[in-house]
Amino acid sequence: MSILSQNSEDDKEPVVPKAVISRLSLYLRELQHLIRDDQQTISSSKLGRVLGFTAAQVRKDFAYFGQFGYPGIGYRCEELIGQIKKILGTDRIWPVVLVGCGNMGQALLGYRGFEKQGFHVVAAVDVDPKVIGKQFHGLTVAHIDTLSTIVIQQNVSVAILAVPAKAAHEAAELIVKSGINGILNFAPATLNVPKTVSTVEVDLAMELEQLAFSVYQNQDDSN
Amino acid sequence: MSILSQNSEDDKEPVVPKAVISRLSLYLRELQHLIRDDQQTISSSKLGRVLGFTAAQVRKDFAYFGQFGYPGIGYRCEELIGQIKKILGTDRIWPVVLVGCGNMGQALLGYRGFEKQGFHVVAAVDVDPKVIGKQFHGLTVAHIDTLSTIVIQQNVSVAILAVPAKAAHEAAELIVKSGINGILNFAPATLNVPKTVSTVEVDLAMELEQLAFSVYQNQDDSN
DNA sequence: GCGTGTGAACACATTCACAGCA
DNA sequence: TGCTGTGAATGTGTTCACACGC
Repeated sequence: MSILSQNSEDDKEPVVPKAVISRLSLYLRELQHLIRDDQQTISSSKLGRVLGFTAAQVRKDFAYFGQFGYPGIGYRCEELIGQIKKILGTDRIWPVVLVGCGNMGQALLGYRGFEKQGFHVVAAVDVDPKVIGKQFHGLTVAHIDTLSTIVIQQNVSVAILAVPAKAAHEAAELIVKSGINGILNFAPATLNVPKTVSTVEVDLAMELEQLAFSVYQNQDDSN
Repeated sequence: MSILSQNSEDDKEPVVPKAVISRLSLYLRELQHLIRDDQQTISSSKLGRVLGFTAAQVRKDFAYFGQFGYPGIGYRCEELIGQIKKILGTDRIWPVVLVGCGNMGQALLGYRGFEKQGFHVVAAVDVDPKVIGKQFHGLTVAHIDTLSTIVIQQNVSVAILAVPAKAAHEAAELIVKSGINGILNFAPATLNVPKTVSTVEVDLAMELEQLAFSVYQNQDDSN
């Protein structure tokens, strides 16, 4: 049964706002930094201050999933990290396949941050004969036709899509057919995939636009 | 005066939800695709269907900024693109500086998508002597100490930060000192910058976590 | 008929304020 | 005293439903 609001007739579980889930990732990241600084516990107010949220919000966010805090003390970092990972489903390794090994794809292969959070890029595929067979950061690029085989053999459920916009729809279709059910989409195009497949969009130009707007507004604000 | 809710005592302008702004970028992208397919006009319902929003939401989003539609016809794509760019502030070229020319930074230098949306990367800086002086995609990497000069000479107001997490705070401080007022942050760390500086976070591992959760939930849903 | 613009109704998310525990 | 967990109140965002224009 889903944790998120589904209005499934008789679902009386507490409904978790979608925004809570993205904050969980943020809390997790911050807690991992705290642990590295040998901080054993943290209060909702301190954690909130660092991230720019209210203490009440921090407490409520965690309360959706159980009682993790200790009155008078706060939250134990190690314990909370474990709980958040369990909630997100990242308390295990997720095998990931990269689709598209151009400029961006190659950089993603070299990005160490994925592994740290429990994602393991097990294969990379492309259509371009110029990159197929080449090796990047220890992975040899395979032809996209081998995707289904890779997915089955390595039990992959998530793909990173890093192809040009023009190729995005076709690539997404192949990904869906291969049996994958999650796509992290770097291509600047809206994918049309079945409901059974989740997607998360990362459009770098869009992010810059949001920043531009924000800067633009800030300037106006200084009346 | 800001378009966004600021509760400035006597501000009686319509208050624009923050979420509207991110949808504007999405609309813009889609409209640009429509133009490429020679589509002159589009209705709120069709535009909504493609992007997964209701028709009412699409109409309301635009209505915050004026009356752009034509009853019985819909919205004229070209015209709407112009309006959205004006709202976002991307109806002009934004000079951008890249801070951090490692794996990720180099890929961002090669990313053509920025230019298409009105962003021009005019300079790249780093601290590592191994990359300083090298040329990537037509730009020679300069020392980060030259940042202030670059910012002033090229009138830069936005930086892309692509350094390792450990270096993020220090780099952010230098960026702020240089007079920049917007940071697109790829480093997996929460920046602590003055209110006058806007930031947008893109944490690739966090995005994958969100996807993992979503996939994980979807599986549960198929009771 | 088709399609926009918009007040009113509704749904969702955040903050307040306080009881209770260490 | 310090801090959590939580119902109630508030605030924000989305959808409905319909008047009006082409």
